[in-house]
Amino acid sequence: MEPPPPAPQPPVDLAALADQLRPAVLKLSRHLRREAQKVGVSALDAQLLGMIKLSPGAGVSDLADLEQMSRPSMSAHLKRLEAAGWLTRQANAPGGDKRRVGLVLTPKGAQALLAIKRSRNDWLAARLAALSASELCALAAGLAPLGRLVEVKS
Amino acid sequence: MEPPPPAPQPPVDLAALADQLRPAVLKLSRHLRREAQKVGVSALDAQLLGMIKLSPGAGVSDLADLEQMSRPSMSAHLKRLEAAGWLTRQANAPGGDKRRVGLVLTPKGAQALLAIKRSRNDWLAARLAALSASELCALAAGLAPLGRLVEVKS
DNA sequence: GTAGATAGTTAGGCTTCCTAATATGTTGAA
DNA sequence: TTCAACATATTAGGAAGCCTAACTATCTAC
Repeated sequence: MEPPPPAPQPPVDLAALADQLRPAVLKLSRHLRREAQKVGVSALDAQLLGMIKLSPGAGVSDLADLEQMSRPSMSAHLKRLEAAGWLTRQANAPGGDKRRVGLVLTPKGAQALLAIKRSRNDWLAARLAALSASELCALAAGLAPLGRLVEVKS
Repeated sequence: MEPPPPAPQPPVDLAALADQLRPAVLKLSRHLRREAQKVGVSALDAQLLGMIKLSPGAGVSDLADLEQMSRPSMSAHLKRLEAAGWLTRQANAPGGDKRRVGLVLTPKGAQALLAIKRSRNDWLAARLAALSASELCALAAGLAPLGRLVEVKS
């Protein structure tokens, strides 16, 4: 008879959580951008290369959706990566859609990706190394829900 | 005699953790920026107002350090907030340093801050509301170490 | 075929952030 | 006291990243 209680637990103050999460994320992303600039390759670039490596032939829209970014923005990033010689636009697959571009890594791009990953002694990893094991566990555990926050809605 | 082992636990793959954290943070900050633009007040603005409210008389450098941002960047933000009529530069305190500016909220600024906080039914809180209680707990627990990542070194 | 959806690009603009240089004020040591 | 070194803040100029609107080319369905 009684309606289900809104939440079994005291419902965790969402606003407070948001107010803690927001500044941390903003500061962290500032740092990431700054560090990336020193290195010359942005975190996004590395990620895009990785994504293309994993699913070669992906299109601009696919990547834009995955990264939750506008198509023009993604297009510009890819243009830059192509100009760097790190990826190419594949001729359309047989029976293919002539509108689509099939993005694939060049050997140079694959090499660049490896180099980036190898030099992942970067700022973030260094900062992580300063945390205790239990802190790292907590962080790792919190990562899944964090990921869900930015999940693509199906 | 034996040297202390590098880590009692298998040392949590820092690189893997970083590779998970980075994209989540980047995506989230993109979302935050996009949403903030719709509303017209950036998350940083709100935060600055809050910081000034808590410690009136703070200087540009203080805030820049807290937010871990260059002084010119902070200066520009504050200029914008001042132009909006949300804060003023106090005349120097008695016996004060004439270089420093003492930042204080105007009544209008305090009001704006309240309005912003009240309308914290924003995107992030909404997204958080979609998580389960246990996910929220995990997220909340992970927040402390996340904060430590961007902590100011003393 | 032709209307509408889809893939991608171009054009133009905004925000946020940075470094380098400058103006002004403070302090300490010769 | 006077001047060099330092600190605070701003101005100037520029780069990165993102967006919307508008356009081209292609595809699908009627």
